[in-house]
Amino acid sequence: MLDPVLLRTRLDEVRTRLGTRGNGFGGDLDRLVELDVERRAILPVLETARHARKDVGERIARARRAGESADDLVKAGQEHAAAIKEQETKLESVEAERSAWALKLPNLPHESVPVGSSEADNVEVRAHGERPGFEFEPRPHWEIGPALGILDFERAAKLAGARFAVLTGAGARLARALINFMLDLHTSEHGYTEVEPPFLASSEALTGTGNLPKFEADLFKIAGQWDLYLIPTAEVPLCNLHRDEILDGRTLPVWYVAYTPCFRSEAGSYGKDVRGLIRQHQFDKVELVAYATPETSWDVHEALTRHAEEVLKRLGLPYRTMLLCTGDMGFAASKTYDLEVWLPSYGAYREISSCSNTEAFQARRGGIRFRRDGRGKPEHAHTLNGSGVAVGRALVAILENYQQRDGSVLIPDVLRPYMQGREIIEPAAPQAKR
RNA sequence: GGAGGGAUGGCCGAGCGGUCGAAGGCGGCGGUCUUGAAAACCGUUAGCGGGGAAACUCGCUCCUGGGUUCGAAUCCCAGUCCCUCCGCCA
Repeated sequence: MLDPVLLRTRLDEVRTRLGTRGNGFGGDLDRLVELDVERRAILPVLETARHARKDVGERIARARRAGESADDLVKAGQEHAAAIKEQETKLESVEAERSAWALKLPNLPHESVPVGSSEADNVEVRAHGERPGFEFEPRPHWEIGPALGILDFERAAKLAGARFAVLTGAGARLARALINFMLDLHTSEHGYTEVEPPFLASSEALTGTGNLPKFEADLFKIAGQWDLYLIPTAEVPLCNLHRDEILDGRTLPVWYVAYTPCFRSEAGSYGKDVRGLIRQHQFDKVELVAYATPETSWDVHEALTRHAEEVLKRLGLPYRTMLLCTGDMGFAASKTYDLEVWLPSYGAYREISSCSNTEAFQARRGGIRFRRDGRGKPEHAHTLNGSGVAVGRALVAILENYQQRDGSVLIPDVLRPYMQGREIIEPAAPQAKR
């Protein structure tokens, strides 16, 4: 949600800055402002009427105590009550429409974000690592994995359909190794507090992060009389941890890390990344979330991005850090860095992490505030999130970047302690074939 | 799944439908006393939104949302969450 004061006082600037966003905001800004004006016109009238009612009520009480008749006063009270009802009804409908619009407005891009219309306008900030030079034709992970007997799409289809995968043996172990490696790195070296949240979230929680009301189609909703959805990312539970709370500013920033599975309907992505693990309905992710004061949030953003990068560095995966342009940013983000890992099968870098500062956008929706020095007026906190990193895509990157001519895959050094010292994944002895 | 009990300020806890935004206690803050501290005593202490330079003032807020009423912390309905017992269960 945008700052309503900004909308009131600097409408043209807001309009211009929102206009640089990709899919636009699809809302009528003028209507929103109009509704805000209407709302603020109704309020004084309503409050005056309420005051009058209260006053009459007190006089009735006094009259009754004195044993006098209060019939006239009761009559006046009835009139006030009717007037209040009328104003309340008006306010309710105006407010309903106003907040519906307000919740669909995306965040304002930060000044440092390059204006652009698509990912082609994103800016490379830095790159790290050497792309592997193969002396053979590298294969894509959807061939490497099944050949090693650690990745199975066909059996997954029996269980749940397309866009699901089964990991077995060293594959499952590798995923678990990645999760543990990332959690260990972030908790013991980067100072994050580990969280294991629910994997389902309420509509209220999803509204706080900005997934609802606009992007319901991207979510899996639980059937029946449940107001619950499968989480599309641990950002949702982590950013709602302190919803409707007032934090002590002296404790900020606070850092959380969680491993969770993530669930996405991938509506509208038919024909995109249909092969392999890149785009699945369910995938594992280690997520980083921070709560910060407005003065520190940009430093925190840089730090959080570096924390995600550190994962790729230690895994020895070549990556680059991209500053997303206005047209390619997500709904809630004010500024986003994407980390892109090199995938030989695509001959390209693919997103493996996305690190955003939403400033007060989510905090305003979710009522996340803090008090400086634990005292004074509450202010909205800033929230930040980033993948640290996507497990499925990391696994893909390892299979493809560490593949050998004979089809085996080397295990990155940092993961070996998590793989019982194992250094390489080779085809398993033939097991029960289909 | 069944049967009960509960939700009030930072915390605990009282509250006949009528100056109740709410007794009392704890905690916090200020003070008296003291060389200093403790104890004791006195005073003070909810949040949010609007108006005002300020003193101050108006509205909302006793889990949430409806309802009854001139008037609701208090009565009615629905829901949420917590607790106890029974059943089931990793």
